[in-house]
Parts: sequence; C-alpha cells; structure tokens
Amino acid sequence: MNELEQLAELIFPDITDTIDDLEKRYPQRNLPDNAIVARFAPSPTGFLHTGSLFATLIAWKFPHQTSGIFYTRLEDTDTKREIEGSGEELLKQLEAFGIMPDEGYMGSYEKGNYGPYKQSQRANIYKVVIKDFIKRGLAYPCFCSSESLNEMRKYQEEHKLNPGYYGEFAKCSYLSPKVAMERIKNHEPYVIRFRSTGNYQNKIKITDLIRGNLELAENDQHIVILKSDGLPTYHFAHLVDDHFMRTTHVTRGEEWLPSLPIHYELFEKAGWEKPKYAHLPVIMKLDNGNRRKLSKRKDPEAAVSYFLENGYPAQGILEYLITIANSNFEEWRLQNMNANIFDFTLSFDKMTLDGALFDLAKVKNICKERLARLNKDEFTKQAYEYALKYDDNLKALIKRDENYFKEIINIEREKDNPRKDYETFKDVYPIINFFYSDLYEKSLTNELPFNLERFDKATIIKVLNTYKDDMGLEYDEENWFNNLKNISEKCGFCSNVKEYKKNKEAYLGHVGDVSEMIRIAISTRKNTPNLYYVLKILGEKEVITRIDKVIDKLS
RNA sequence: GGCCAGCUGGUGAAGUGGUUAACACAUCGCCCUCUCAAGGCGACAUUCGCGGGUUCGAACCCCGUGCUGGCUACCA
Repeated sequence: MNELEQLAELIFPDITDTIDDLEKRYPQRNLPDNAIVARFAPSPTGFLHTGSLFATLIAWKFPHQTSGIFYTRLEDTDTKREIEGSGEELLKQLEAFGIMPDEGYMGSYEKGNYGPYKQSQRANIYKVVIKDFIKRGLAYPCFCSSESLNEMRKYQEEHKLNPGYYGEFAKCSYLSPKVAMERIKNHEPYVIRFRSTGNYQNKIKITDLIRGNLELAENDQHIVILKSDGLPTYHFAHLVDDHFMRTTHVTRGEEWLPSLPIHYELFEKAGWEKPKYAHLPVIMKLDNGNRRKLSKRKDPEAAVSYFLENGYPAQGILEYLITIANSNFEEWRLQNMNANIFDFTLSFDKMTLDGALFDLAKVKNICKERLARLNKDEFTKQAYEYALKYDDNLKALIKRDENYFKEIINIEREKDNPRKDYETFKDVYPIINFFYSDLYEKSLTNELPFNLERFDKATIIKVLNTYKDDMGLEYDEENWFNNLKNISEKCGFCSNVKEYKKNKEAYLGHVGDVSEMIRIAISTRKNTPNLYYVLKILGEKEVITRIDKVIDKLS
C-alpha cells in the first residue's frame, strides 16, 4: 500500500465499495438516444419559490417531450439552513401544478433505482468517490482553521490577489501524506479539498445550451468537497449525483454559471462524461427603478403558495412561465387557443437570456383567458378543489347543488369566444352569490343602487310590475329583448338608446334604464352577466318573488 | 476590486446589414352594446443603454464606455 492509499484508508476505514461497484449499481439508463434526463434538486430551505417553479417546469418539460426521465433530488447538505418539513411541502406544491416526478424524492417516499435521492443519505456514496480521489492524489485533507483562512483572504485582498485557496495559498496541498496522517491521528479537525491543477490565466471553452459558447477562466481553486460534518458541498454532490443518476441535462439558475469551471475540472479529473448545461435566467422584480431577484420576503408573488391561496388556476401560472421561457409560445397560443400548454415544444435556443420582470397583469390576463376556456365540468372541478382548501363560501355553494352551480358558471361559456369574467377562482363567489336566494335576501337588507335621482320610486315600481306580468322568458334571447323593448315603451321609456339620446324630453329613459331596474331588483347589483341568462336560471317563480320583495321594500 | 452575463416601448419580446422596428399584455381614445365581461378599430419606441467608427445604408459589424444582475463560503 502506498502512502496515499494508507491516507485514504485512515480517513475512510469503513468504505469498502469502489467506483466500479457504483458504476454497476447505477447503470446507464436504457433510453432512446435523444432522451433527456433532468432533475429538480431543491434545498429544503423554504417553500416553493416562483423562480423554482419556473426552473422545475423547464426541467420537467424537456424529459417529457423526449421520452426521458424527470426526477427530484433533495439537496439537504446544508443542515444549518434546513427548514423542517419543507421538502415534503415542495413536492406537494409541485403536485398542485400537475408536475409529478417520474422518479426520485417524492416527499414521504422515494421511487426509482438511482437512490437514495436525499443527499444526506448518500454520504457513503460520496465517500467512495472521495476515497478514490485521495488515492489518486486528487483530494487531500486540509487542516486550515477558518481564522487562518480569513487572515489569508485579508492578505490577498490587501495585495490585490485573487482570493481563495489555490496555488501557493493551498498550504495543505503541500503536506505529505505522512504528515497528514499524523495530524489526523492527533485528532486535528479537517475537511477534504479537491486538488486543482488549473491555471486561472487559461481560458476554457464551455457550451451552455441557452447562452451558447462562452470562455471562462480555468478553475484553480482547491475547493472543499467534504465538509467537517461529513457531507459534501454542492459542487461535489453535483459531480457524484448527476453522474450516478445519469443526468443528461443540468438545468439550474444562472447564479451557477461562474462555478462551471469547477464542475468541468471535477468531471474531467473524475474521468466522467459531462452533462449538458443550461443556465436559466432568474425572474426579477422592479424595485425603486432597480431590478432585483423576486424575493420571498418582499414579494408575495414570489411564493407559489400565494397563487394557490388566491385561486389562480395552476395552468395559468404555468402558461405564464412558459411565455417567459420561450417567447414564441405566445404566437403558438394564438394559433392554438384551446390546446394544452404541454403540446407546445419547448426549446433551449428560444430561451431568453435575461431575467424577465415578473408581470402580474400578464399573469391575470392569461388566467382569465384560461378560466374562460375551461368547460363547465372542468371549471367546477377545479373551483371545488380550490374552495376545499381556501374558500369556505364557495365550497358551500358548490356543495349545495353542483348542477345549479354549473348552470351559473356556464353562462356564455363553452363557445368560441367565451365570457371572461373570472381571473381567479376567488372571484367566483362574489360574482355569483346573488343567484342563491338566501344570499340574495341578505344583500337585500342593504340599500339598492337604484338611480333615484332620475327615477322616482313609483316609476320603478311600475316598471317592475309591468315586467313581472310579461317576462318573456319563454322566448329566445332576441325575442325576449324585443319583449323588453315593448315593456319599455309601455312604461314611457324609449326602446332604442340612440333615439332616446336624440330626443330625451319625449321619454322617461331608455330600455337600458329598464334593464337596470330589473337587474337591480333580481340581483341587488348594477352589474351581472347577461340578464337574459340570469333570469332564465333563476326561473319565473323566483324572479316574481324577488320583484315582489323589492316592490315591498320600495313602497 | 476581479471575473462572467445581460441591456430593443410601462412589461414580455420579434428582429442577425435595406422592415412604416412584428406580436402579446398594460394604458389611453373611439366604435359596438340593456349593465358587466368581451369584441372591433386606433394611439403609444422619430428609434433599439451611450459615444465613435465601418458602410450608399447599422438595432444588427468593429472599438470604446455606461448601467444592471450574478459569482468571488466548510450556502446552495
């Protein structure tokens, strides 16, 4: 046994597996040539961020359009920042958006043959690789204290040198294995560092699927790969996990771009094939004229839960994110108004380079459009799912009589150019509650918004009485309206708005005023969906009851 | 400070040497209309961060510069 091997044995006496064993345990995936294997690898440090949802959507979509695999891996190596239970929550929220991993960490359990999928449970796998690295002289123990590291940094800053652990500053890289072994036996604390042979002066060519060809300085940092707590750092976990989980495409935030040379060197020294990289733009927010990352602390819309709680349709949010991801999506949507968003083919070369400013107005517009194009059954189903969790009032309405609810929701729906009056499911209850008699009666106790300056109570009562006697609900919409015009004339109102405007003195008002009186009487409000359909749904009997109540109230 | 990336209207953007600088959202007008939601039509960048240069011609090519963001941890 040579000295390096002795060192490796001293540090990892219990590790008996070899890299070959791992290669056998995690074989190449049997997939078509162009299949993409990508992953979502969150840290359990909080709830799902809108930016993470964006990244996940992309990591999920590419495998799905290439018969590949999308898996999840929990990056829980930073035990200090970990928030209990947030891993499970992350997965739950993803599910709310219909994004289901094919494999990996599923919250309460794991699925697939490339696990474990929680990094904290993979410690031995990392150690196998590190042991091998040590034997090959690619890694070594470092005994530098954080104080001496700080001093070194200070010195480097003062002398305008690049900060870090590299070259002559990588003191422990000069330690002989013998000395290192002695110090370990002396119980000196240490971490394991990677021995870089790169030169900062050299440029390496790298390719990013989104950004194209780039030149970055070669890595020369002897980065820590195993922390003193026995867990790996991100860089090393990335190397090992994405290799043995057979990831083909690494999609991650652009904040990782500067560390790409580290990853390149790691893969090269390991002798493994590099995955393809795509560094995604970060979603931004305008704050006092400056762009900044969407922040969970400052921006409610940064937390995905905000959208769920406020009844935004999941599909609408995803559609907005796809709009940001590939600008040609909007064009496609115009051609395919009713198609499923996932029928759109996402591509890396159409991906934007700079982080989009989050545009809530656009989100709302998209959601409104999407909600309008849901059929009544689908709408009701989704509304109920939302209501179950977040909206007791709405839940109660749907439960009372699902078919009645569907009838209301279906006003001017299921046609080419559907009504667009709901941006979110939260909007539903306040818009439709007057359809329900008890709720109608409740709002009847408030003052009704009749225009008493233009019309006295007697006129309103006369109009309501006249209408009540001849509602015309047996007719189709056009004839119903003609009937309403007749009633208007009978009551001294002009049946034609234009004509009325030419000759206001001749009339009390116009047919629109008559409609308004009826509308207010049966709904207590000035705005409702198409009056004809509202009347039809309420039915003659209910309409008469309501009108009588209002006449009573006015008398 | 160093390194990297990005910069086209309020927003997302198309555009790669010759376009009236697409399109969508927002905003504002007008039209239609029984209210609302829509729908229709139109307005909104004299100009592509800025300054030079190349060219008959530049948002697109070259040089310089500014700004914004990221990275520079035993965080991810």
